[in-house]
Amino acid sequence: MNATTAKTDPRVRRTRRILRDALVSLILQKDYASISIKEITDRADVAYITFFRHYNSMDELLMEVLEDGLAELIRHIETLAVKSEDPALVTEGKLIFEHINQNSDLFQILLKSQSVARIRKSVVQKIATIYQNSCPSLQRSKSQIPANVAGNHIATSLLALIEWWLENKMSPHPAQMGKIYKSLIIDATINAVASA
Amino acid sequence: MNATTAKTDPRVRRTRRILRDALVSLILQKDYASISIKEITDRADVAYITFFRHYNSMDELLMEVLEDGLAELIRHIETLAVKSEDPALVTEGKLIFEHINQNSDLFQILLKSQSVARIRKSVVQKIATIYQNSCPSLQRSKSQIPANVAGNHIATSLLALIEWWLENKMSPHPAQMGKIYKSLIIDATINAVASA
DNA sequence: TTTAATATGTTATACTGTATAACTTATGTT
DNA sequence: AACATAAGTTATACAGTATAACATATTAAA
Repeated sequence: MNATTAKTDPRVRRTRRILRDALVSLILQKDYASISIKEITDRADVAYITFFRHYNSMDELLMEVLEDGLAELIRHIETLAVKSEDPALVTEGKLIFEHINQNSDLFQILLKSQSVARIRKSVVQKIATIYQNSCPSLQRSKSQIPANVAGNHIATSLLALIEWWLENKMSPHPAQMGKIYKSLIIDATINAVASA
Repeated sequence: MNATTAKTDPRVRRTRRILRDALVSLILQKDYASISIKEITDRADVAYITFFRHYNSMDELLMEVLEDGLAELIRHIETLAVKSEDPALVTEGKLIFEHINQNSDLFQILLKSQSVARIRKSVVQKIATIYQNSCPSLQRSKSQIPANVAGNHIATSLLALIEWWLENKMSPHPAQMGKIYKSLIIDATINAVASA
């Protein structure tokens, strides 16, 4: 039995789940930096020491929360990156924003709360690599703009756009955001790489 | 005598200066989150309590360090935003990157170290407002892309480009970065607003 | 269903970092 | 030289992290 097939003790699963839930609910209420481990264990209604039997730090717990939830976003982006030149992109781009809409708690945690710069950075890196590899229009070696700069530009711009959208209470509809995403980020970057 | 004309005690000026210097040198060496006030006062060679006679928190000290140094960047950007459609922008865009090159310590602190999300956000807001107001091409009301989204896009993209450049050891020369800045960020955004 | 293994709870303790108070010494201003 | 104020010294309170030892509860296996 390896780690993936071994059935973990139901007590362990339960404890880890309620610790994750407690952290999420706290982050949505107050600033991440002001949260203490005791606060988490109090809300989860477990003993203080139990936290350390599962995680070495709050960051480790936060990482677990985010990595689970971001896997799906990455899959959406992979699909979109491949067909970045397809005109049908507009209607599909809204899928990203619909997904964010349905998981806004998670993205508020990633983008709103401070002290997650490290995690955010790894997300940027992942998205940038996806675009750099699966979007041939970014790889024109004659361009003044290197492919990795273009990939980084797309990734950071997308996260910034998501951040702006969340702060704006997700006000333009996902469909409209999909259009903005396509014209302001994807088309604009491809054109810039092609003409510079 | 008001606060601006009153001569502050030279002892106060000296203490605040060496505390700022100590924090800067520490941030460049290690992660901001792992720095303690005692470490700062030790390096500055002042008594622990002296810190609290000048600042209420490390964040307050960091803020002072950053706000001083960022004022000049903002001035550069204001100049550039006005002439954003001028073809001469290319040669002038490099001024931003030359300035960053000469003050790279400061920008590494702003962009590399975690826990300064709040400050970074206010910088983004300031830059976005500058572009939104002094760049008429972003204000076409018929466009699918609102002017504040375009301004935010330019501001966040510029900071992300600076961040990438610092991580890349400032490798393309400022002149080349000025060109990338113009084509990938300014021209691309203006075109997107115009055509969408 | 009894047994063994393991997860969790309780209590105590060491340690680090923040923050302030009281008092003394040093420095700048008049 | 006298006064005001900044900075140093020492002591203390407090919050949060982290671990240890032991008791209790829950799960899995016989």
